[in-house]
Amino acid sequence: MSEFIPGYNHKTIEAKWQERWQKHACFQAENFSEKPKYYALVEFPYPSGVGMHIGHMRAYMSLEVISRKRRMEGYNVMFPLGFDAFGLPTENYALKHNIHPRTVTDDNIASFLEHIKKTGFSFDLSRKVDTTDPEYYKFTQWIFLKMYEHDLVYRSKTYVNFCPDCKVVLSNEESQGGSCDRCGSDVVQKEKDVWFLKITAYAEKLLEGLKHFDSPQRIATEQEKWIGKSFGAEMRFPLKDQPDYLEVFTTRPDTVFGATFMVIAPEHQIIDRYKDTIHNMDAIEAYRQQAKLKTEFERVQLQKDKSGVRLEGLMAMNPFTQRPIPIFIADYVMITYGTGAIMAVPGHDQRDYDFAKKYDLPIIEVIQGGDLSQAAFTDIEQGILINSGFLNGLSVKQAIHTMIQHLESQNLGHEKIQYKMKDWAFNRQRYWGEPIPIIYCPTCGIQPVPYEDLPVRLPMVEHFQPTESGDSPLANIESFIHCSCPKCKGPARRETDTMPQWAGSSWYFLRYMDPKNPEVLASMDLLKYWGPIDWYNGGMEHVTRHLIYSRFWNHFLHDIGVVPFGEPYLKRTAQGLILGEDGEKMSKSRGNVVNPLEIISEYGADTLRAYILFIGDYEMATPWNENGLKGCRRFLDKIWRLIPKVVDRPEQSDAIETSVHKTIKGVNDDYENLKFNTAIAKMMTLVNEMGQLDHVRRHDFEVLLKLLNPIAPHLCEEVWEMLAHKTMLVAESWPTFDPEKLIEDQVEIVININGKVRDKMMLEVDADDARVTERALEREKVREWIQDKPIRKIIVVTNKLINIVI
RNA sequence: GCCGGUGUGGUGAAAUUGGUAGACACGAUGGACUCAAAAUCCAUUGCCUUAAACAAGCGUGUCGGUUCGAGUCCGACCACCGGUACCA
Repeated sequence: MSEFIPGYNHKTIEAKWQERWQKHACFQAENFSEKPKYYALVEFPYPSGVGMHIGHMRAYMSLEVISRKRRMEGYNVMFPLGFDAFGLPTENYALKHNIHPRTVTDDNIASFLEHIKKTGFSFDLSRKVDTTDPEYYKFTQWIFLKMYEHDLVYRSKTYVNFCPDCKVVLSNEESQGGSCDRCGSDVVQKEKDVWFLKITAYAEKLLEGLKHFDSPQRIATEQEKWIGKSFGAEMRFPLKDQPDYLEVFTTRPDTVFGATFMVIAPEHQIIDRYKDTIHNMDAIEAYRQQAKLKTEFERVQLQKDKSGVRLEGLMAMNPFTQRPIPIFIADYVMITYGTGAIMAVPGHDQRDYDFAKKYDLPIIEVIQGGDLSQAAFTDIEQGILINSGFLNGLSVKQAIHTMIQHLESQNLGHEKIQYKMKDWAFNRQRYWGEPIPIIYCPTCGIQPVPYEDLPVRLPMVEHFQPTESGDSPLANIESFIHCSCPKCKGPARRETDTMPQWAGSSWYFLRYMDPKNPEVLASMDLLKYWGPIDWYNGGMEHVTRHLIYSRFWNHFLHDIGVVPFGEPYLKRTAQGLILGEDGEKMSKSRGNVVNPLEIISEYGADTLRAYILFIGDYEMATPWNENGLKGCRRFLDKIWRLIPKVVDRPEQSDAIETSVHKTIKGVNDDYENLKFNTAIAKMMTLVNEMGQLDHVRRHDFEVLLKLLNPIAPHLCEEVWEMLAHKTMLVAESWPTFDPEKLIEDQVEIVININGKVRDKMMLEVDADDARVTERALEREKVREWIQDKPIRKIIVVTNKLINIVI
């Protein structure tokens, strides 16, 4: 790795300009400037121990280029960075090495900042935020309390992964394959009280907002699918011989005449309600126990193999056929979706069909068009209702509509819009997170912490090991737990759970606009000036979680009048992964990780920045290849070697004038469209052309420096200074092109014969069809091909080609 | 299974609305410079036939279609990557 590379000295040049930019605060955004504002945002990092990796650099480089370009275009640019520093890896590292997470976090942030500087990023670090700073999480807690005040927070029971041996709650990641990460014993589902944020109340707003969201289709589609809106009906099925009913959600109310049984989730309450009526409770309980033990992993494996148990002694009535139908419990019905109960229509739902075949239940055809001896017929675009009373003869869509009207008029049910998105389980049994600002009083019950008592500080203690009971480590800290009730002033206990990793990142982009404000999360004036975010870039992996969560919080803050805009992001893009040289995802365990600091030391930051952009399509995954790096370094060295050729005299300028203007246009457009790889290729071409000349006109060379500056700013500043400029390149304006200069006077016309290239000729620009034809037919090669065959057709594309069909 | 994406030289990859496939770069080969090497510069570099081409043929995952003309559009399929998971 210590190969000697001649050319410019990147070490001295890069350090020099990094110092100078810092000294002159070149990248500080100015509040209320006269210039138009531009807010470019990248996802803030989790400051892990290894510091910045190649993936971070790629994620930041797009808007780094755009920010530097925007500044030259005359915008007041805010391009901030901060740290999302709460989280499990830090806590685990701290436990293992017996260092406090605060110390670990501070160290990691310091080294990350050092890496940022060494790569020459133009972040405004005077605005940096740290989610673990009490002055920051004070407002994270404040937002939680506001949501509590507006009934968007509730407490409810849910099932969590639990290891009975370790007595600890596990995350999905810690219980993969159904066994505990620590001891290997089987994980069970345990019911637990959980704080929920009612994000489903914002489902419609989040969906609606996507319409005004500038992003590649894949990003909007993923969010749409995550929200998972479906349209249907809720309807009631009476129980036989009981004054009671089962309510189901269905997207196919039209098929109700074909409902021959019902299935409810194992957890459904009706089972306990009728435990004296049901006479096979032993079998039911056994199945419920078994379902509880089933992990996510097993459920996936057993997907096709449906099992269930019939409730003996309890039947439902199909309200339309008036026939009694059996009720089953089966784990293919989820308690968390819809009503936890379904009407099973085996003729027109594949899962119900499989279940009916297994348990030998009747299958009734109510929509004509399929072959029910083979599979359920589920096509909603075609098929006519049969065996369905008043629906007979209707199409599926008509029948759905008619049925819903009927249900509502007869008071049997109603239209229902259902979402797949679930409310957000908002607590974790962990130390290194924001304490949830709630107090339990033995007399007054659950009490929110008064706003003026915020922040509820995380106690800085030495021991924060997880507890045996599965409670948060905070439950062991006496000084934290005990407090007084805000209402009756009597002794009370604090909530000991903390917020999830996603909390602090759900509003950080607002804090950048006013990072030091002690009173409010950000002042209205500054929010109005800077917001919303003009361009947000980040990873695809955050599109469904972080993006949805943060949009939810922002909409809420907008609704309560704290933030002046509903949708926080005007535009969102996502970078592709950089894979290891072996084409696999970079990871420590695979040993294919590339360390940016080593590359910077050997080749320089500018080379690394250029290569990260040149490596391939920015939005797609691509493998790392160290050889490509050398090409980028050679490109920068070539520019360095051009310096002696630079002259003030204008002769020679005509030779590459068109190229210069074309390059300005091409590079400009490519930057805006994230096509950095082709932008660099265009500049390489221009540099190669300049290399052919004896002299390079100063103006042309300076255009090149400006275009390249967003990518290789250190080198460009240095060369700019060598050209006897007193001001910095960061303060220069972005080059423009003259559309007239793009036009060449001669173009190459391709001559096709029967669609195959047979000849080429140079011709003046915009020659008309007749002239192109005439000149083409004069050509010897063309005549040889045609000989005496008749010409059937001639197609001319101006300035491009002529196709002669014979 | 479903949804999304991708498939182009030895390699990373380019290619406005269908209009010269392989830009740019890496690597490789030959040459110049050098005592030599590195660096730099020049030339060649999709495959095949050929002594060589100024020549012909083939070529963008597979098969078929539309068109004067298809990497690009349409239909069927295959492979890989990512997301998701019994959502009624």
